[in-house]
Parts: sequence; C-alpha cells; structure tokens
Amino acid sequence: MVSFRSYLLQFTKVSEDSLQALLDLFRPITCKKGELYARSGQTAKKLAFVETGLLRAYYQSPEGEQFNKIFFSNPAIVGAYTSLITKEKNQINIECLTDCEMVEADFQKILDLYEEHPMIERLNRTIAEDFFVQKEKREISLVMNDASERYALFQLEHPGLENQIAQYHIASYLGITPTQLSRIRAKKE
Amino acid sequence: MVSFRSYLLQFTKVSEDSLQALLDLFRPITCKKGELYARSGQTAKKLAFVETGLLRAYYQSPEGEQFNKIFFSNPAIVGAYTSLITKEKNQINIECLTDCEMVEADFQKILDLYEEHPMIERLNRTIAEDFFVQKEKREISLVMNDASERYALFQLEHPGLENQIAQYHIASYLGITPTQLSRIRAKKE
DNA sequence: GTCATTTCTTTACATATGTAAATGCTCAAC
DNA sequence: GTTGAGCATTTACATATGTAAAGAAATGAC
Repeated sequence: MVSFRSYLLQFTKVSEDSLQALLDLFRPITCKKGELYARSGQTAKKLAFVETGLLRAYYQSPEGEQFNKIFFSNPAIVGAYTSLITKEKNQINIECLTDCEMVEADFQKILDLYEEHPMIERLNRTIAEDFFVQKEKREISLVMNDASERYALFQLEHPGLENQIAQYHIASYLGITPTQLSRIRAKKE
Repeated sequence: MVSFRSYLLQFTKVSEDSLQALLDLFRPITCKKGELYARSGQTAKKLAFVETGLLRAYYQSPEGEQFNKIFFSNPAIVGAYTSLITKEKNQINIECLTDCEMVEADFQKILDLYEEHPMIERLNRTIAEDFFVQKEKREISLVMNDASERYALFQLEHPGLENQIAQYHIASYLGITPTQLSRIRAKKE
C-alpha cells in the first residue's frame, strides 16, 4: 500500500510542517461495499485518500443509465472534485465496490491552510494539473481508439482489476454494452 | 473582444501589481491562417491569449487521421497545456483556422513569478481547475450523448462557429465522419 | 464569367454496436 | 447436493456509423 504521505510527495516538495498540517486534517473512515461515498445532487464538502478497497465513479443519465467514469484504488484521491471546486451540485456518484478504508478531510479546511502554507496551495495546483493530464489521456483514448482498443488499454492500465469487478462495470467504463464487450472478448481468443 | 486582463480577473482576485507583472510578460504576436501554433513532438515553452481569430487543437494518429479536440477564440488561453505542465513532448497540434492576433509569454517566466507573487500561482491553480471542469464536461458528453446530441450541444456552445469553419472540422470534433454529420443534418430538417 | 479545387451531400454496401430474449454459468444460502 | 439469484454469453435482428465513390455545390484564381 502506498501511504498518503508518499503519494502526496510524488507531486511536489512540501515542508514537513506544512505536510503535517495537511495530514492532521484527515481522519480514518470506512465505507461498506455498496455504499455511496458521493451522491449526485449534493454539494461535495469532503475528499478522501483510498488506502484499501475499490470504488467507482459514475454518471447517471435522467433515464437511469449508468456510465462508469473511473475506478479508484490505492493510491488515489477520491471525491467529487468538480463539485468541490465549483461549489455547485455534484453530477457524479461514487460507490464502494468493496469495503474501503480511507482517510477523509473537509475540503474547506484544506483551503484554509493556503494562507499559512503556500506549499499546500502549490500541491493542490500540481494535483489539479495532474488530474487534467489524466483526463486528457482518457479523452484522447475515447476519441482515437475503438472499443476493442480501449479494452486492451484498460487491461494494461488496470492489471488484475478485470477479475475483481463485474464485466458490466468494465463495459460501462469502455462506453459499450456487456453484449459488445462479450463479443470483443470472444474475438480475441 | 474580452481583454486578457478581464478574462484573468474572472478566475480570482489578483492585486494590481501582481496582475501587471504577469501581463508584462506577454508580447503581441500574429499567426497566419494555416500556421501551426504548436506542433506534436515538440516540447511546449509558451502559451498565448487569443484576442482575435480562431484556432483548433487536434490529435493526429500514427496513420495520419486527425481528431479535433477543441476550438479556441477570444477569450481563451491557447497552448499545449499538458506539455507545459509535464515538460514532456507535446501530443497535440494547434492550427490557426484564420489569421490570429494573440499575446504570448514564456511559461517558465510565469512560473518564476510564483515566489514573489503567490496570487499568480493561485490564479494558475484556478485556471487548472477550470480546465479540468471543462474537460470533464466534454468527457461526460462524449460518453453520455450520441453524435446527434453532441452536434446539438456543439451548436449551443459555439454559436455561429458552424458557419465559419468546414463541416469536416465539426465532424472531427464530434468524433464522426463528414458523411455521418451530413446525415444527421439532413435528418434534422 | 470560366475553370479548377475544395467541400458537402448522397448512395450503396460493410461493420460495429445496441436491444431484447434465451441460454448457460457461478456462487452462495440452505 | 439443490436451488435461486445474479451475471455472462449467445443469438437474431435493428440501428448507427464507417468506407468508398459519385455527384452537387461552393469557393477562389484567373
């Protein structure tokens, strides 16, 4: 397991007291399989770091269809990031696919650190930039690769995950139906 | 036309001297129709604010197919953002679709302002967050809407643009062929 | 205006994917 | 083991989209 501390230090250097001030805001929580960590329609106030377990973020259309957007497992920050930033109502749901252990903090309390700890603001900028880069990668993939190629990429980027979750979750992530994913899998052999 | 100054002030408050220090880094440039402002394979060093004109950013597959990613016109910041952030080689091309007037600065010089002007770092964080939110919007649209719906959204979000650029650029942005866009347009009437 | 070039639309056919329903598989509860 | 529920696969058919080629329309050069 990658610790929260070392995860954060990947992004940028932070002085020990600033890092400690940040880490002190986080409290351990657990979340059971099937529970929603974030719910569409609410305004997000908190975010968490995943220590163990697996979650998925998904959009739900007005007709009730679900579209998986991303999976989270250690090490990852989980939260309705767009809602935290914009303070608007959240559009995504985040569900635990297994029991999860996380550490959680109030986002506003993190913002309150900025004045005294500019390095924390820098860290957050770096994380925002990293999120942007990740999202761009996925955007490129959605546009340039067909479903079969996206499936191959998924396997590369999430080794082992395929065997932990339902096929229909993967299909949803790839933007296709389970039927089509089944056909793609059949063709590969 | 929206001035660079007022564009920036939409994101966050900035003191006059910090803002001026930032604006002083920017120099007017022009870019002719057809020229590339950023080229795949290079490492980006500069970014610009679009005052007049129209640009497109696109990916190019190894087979030479192009995929439009976004269009830029006043007010917008244009640059190979991911490459600037990661300092890795740029994956996108940015082409002027018309003659353009922009103001341009060296990205490193902006970073150098951070120590003396923390508000500039805050501004950049806010912009990074905004870019993330925009990208998420497009991701949602790519996954949840079919091509016909994405076309309707495009018309809403880029009023008038449809008549300024070639249909095949729009098709590429929507992720479909000109043939299919033509069919969608035909069906609408 | 005429011509050439580019762009847009249309057509015919091929492929990818969706929908719905049937079938088969897995695993856990009993 | 038996059973049932949930999941995965398969099948048949419908739709969306792609490809290639032809024709129509728009644009710019002269």
